[in-house]
Amino acid sequence: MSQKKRVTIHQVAKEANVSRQTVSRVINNRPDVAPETRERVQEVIERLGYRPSAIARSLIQQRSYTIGVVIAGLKFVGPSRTLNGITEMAEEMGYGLLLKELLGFTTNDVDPLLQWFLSRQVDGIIWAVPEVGENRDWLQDQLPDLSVPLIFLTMQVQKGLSIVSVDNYLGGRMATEHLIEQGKDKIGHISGPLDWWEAQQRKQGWLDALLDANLRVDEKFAAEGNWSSRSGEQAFQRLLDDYPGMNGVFVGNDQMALSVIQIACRDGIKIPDELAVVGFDGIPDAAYYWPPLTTIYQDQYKVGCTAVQTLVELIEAWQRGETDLEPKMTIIEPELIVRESTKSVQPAG
Amino acid sequence: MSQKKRVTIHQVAKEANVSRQTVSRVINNRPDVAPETRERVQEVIERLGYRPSAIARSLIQQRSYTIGVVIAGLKFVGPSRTLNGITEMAEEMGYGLLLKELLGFTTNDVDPLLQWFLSRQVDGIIWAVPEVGENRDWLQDQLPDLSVPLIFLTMQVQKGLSIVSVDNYLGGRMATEHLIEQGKDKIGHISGPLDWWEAQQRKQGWLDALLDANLRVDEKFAAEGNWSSRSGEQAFQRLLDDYPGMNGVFVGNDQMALSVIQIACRDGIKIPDELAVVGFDGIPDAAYYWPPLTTIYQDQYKVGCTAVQTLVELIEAWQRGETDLEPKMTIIEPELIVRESTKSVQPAG
DNA sequence: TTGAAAGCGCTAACAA
DNA sequence: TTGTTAGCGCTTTCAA
Repeated sequence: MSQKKRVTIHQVAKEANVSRQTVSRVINNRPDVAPETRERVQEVIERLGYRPSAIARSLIQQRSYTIGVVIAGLKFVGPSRTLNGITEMAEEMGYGLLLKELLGFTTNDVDPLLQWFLSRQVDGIIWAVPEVGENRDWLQDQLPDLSVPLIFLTMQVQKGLSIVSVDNYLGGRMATEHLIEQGKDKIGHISGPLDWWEAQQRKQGWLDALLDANLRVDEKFAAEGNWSSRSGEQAFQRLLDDYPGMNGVFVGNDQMALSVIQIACRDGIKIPDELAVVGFDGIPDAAYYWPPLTTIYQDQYKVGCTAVQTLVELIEAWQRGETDLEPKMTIIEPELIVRESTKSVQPAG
Repeated sequence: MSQKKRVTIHQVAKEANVSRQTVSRVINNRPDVAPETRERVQEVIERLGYRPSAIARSLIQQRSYTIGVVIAGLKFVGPSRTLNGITEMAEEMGYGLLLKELLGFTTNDVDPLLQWFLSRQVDGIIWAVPEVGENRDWLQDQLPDLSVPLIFLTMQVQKGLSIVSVDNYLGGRMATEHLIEQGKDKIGHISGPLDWWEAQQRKQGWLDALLDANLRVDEKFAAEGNWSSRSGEQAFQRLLDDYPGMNGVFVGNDQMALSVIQIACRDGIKIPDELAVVGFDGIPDAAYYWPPLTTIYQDQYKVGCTAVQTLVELIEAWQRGETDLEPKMTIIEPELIVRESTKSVQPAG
């Protein structure tokens, strides 16, 4: 590693006996350069190891081909898969990524963050923080004077906003209806924390499915966890006490479902005959739980990809000067994956 | 959202009746400004909503207070926890993050990546890609003319490089010795892909622990997986065939251990009495497998934190003009977490 | 304590 | 096809 001085366009120009402009034309592949000039300049560029400064370009072009990403809960599986989709699609579309992680989920103090991105000339921002509690309240104040397009992940559809979400309500319904189809009629629910929009939606789906099937519903048939396996354990214990005869349970995520299965295993509750279990998320591990877990798969990777694609469209339009952008919404449908936690394996043929 | 023009230092200066210089002094908190001037300028800054352009600053200061992060395998638990550590520590130390994800693990075509970061004036780079196969070969060519400090994660210690790694060899030994202490004497191993440095190290730890204990060792006692639960399943099947009487197994990661447990559960092999199982990684779920999984915990979050701290030290020194930096190495020790997959639960007191 | 001049590395707009 | 001029938004240097 050495402290070499940057090679600038100026040095290339001098060395090749042309103006900086001409060098600029070469590196930007403009047509209006004589072939022999181009070649000479190219040669000097190679020889000197010249690389244009993206910073200087950003300054003059007032854009950086960079997207700001705000994320939260990177230590969980979901957000990191979303980020995975974001990185891959951004790469494909020729954008770089500036990343910031929020420490909590519920902050409304987003102005410094936004300013930080803007001062770095990001062309757009992906708000990859799920809607929790009042953590969208800042929208009213801050959004109006934001000078780049913004896209939100995992939140309630809202007029004027570009959003990519999974249909959690549908997922909740699918899970519950599947249990009903298996002949279960006493179906409990372990939800995520109910200040989370996703948790609310899934629970509502469960509720409506029960109502539609004319099954008995009671607030005591639902317990609240915090997504962690540990909390799932506690919630399940409560449900076992409060809902005697429960023969099916829809659990808000796979991690909590894992501990449900564990306890059932430990206590000798037969899955799926005595108790059928459906999870949510579709993490790869779920196929290797014992018994393998039926779950609602949500494609978080796709959420990330779609966010980038959509945002880039918005950015392009914005850069073209279209100031009144039509917001774009995408709702991704989840998918039911049936495994042995709800359906006994067929006897081998 | 509106296409408002940026407020510049120039406008603030004009409005406050001072030079741009003075405004610059105010926003940088320089002492040499008269209190009343400072106040007047501050007021104008607030009123106009002026935010300095980090881009312009980076251009003139030749640094950006930004760190470039190269990562791979974001969809796996490990890398995303490392990234989590990186984001939090970077935030704390006042640095931003430019993120790139590598598609594969074994590429040596890193020049474009490096140039991309350098053209954006990153102050340093974190290479958060584990050592796999020959994917460090580029070091010889590229490293010499890199103009910023670089730190590597998860690789063999190498002269002249700054590195943060977990002691995988030690982890392998700890796992195996723990099994031996439980009275197991026929201990198999399911490794990760053996072109991974981490997988090699863990396996070597297993081997050496067996040799030290004078236990029989044979290449057939080890099977190779690819970290996925599915591959663990296959590897375990092979081991069951090839190593009759095996009563302990050290599995290269928790995901593969999960399927080992699952198959054992399914086939009626009693854990831990007939077969004791140790995993590696210490993912939170492992506590909720059935039976709960004994595992070697590696603190990937800490790896990320340490990487940032160390890199920032290097950056500071570098910026001070110290061109011959002493490389810094950190080896993090893993930790044995004992659960019921190796040790029968005590009868309740 | 303040300001003027120069310039970071590049490109847009125009002229030649 | 090429070059000149101006300037993106800021800080450094030096002089006042």
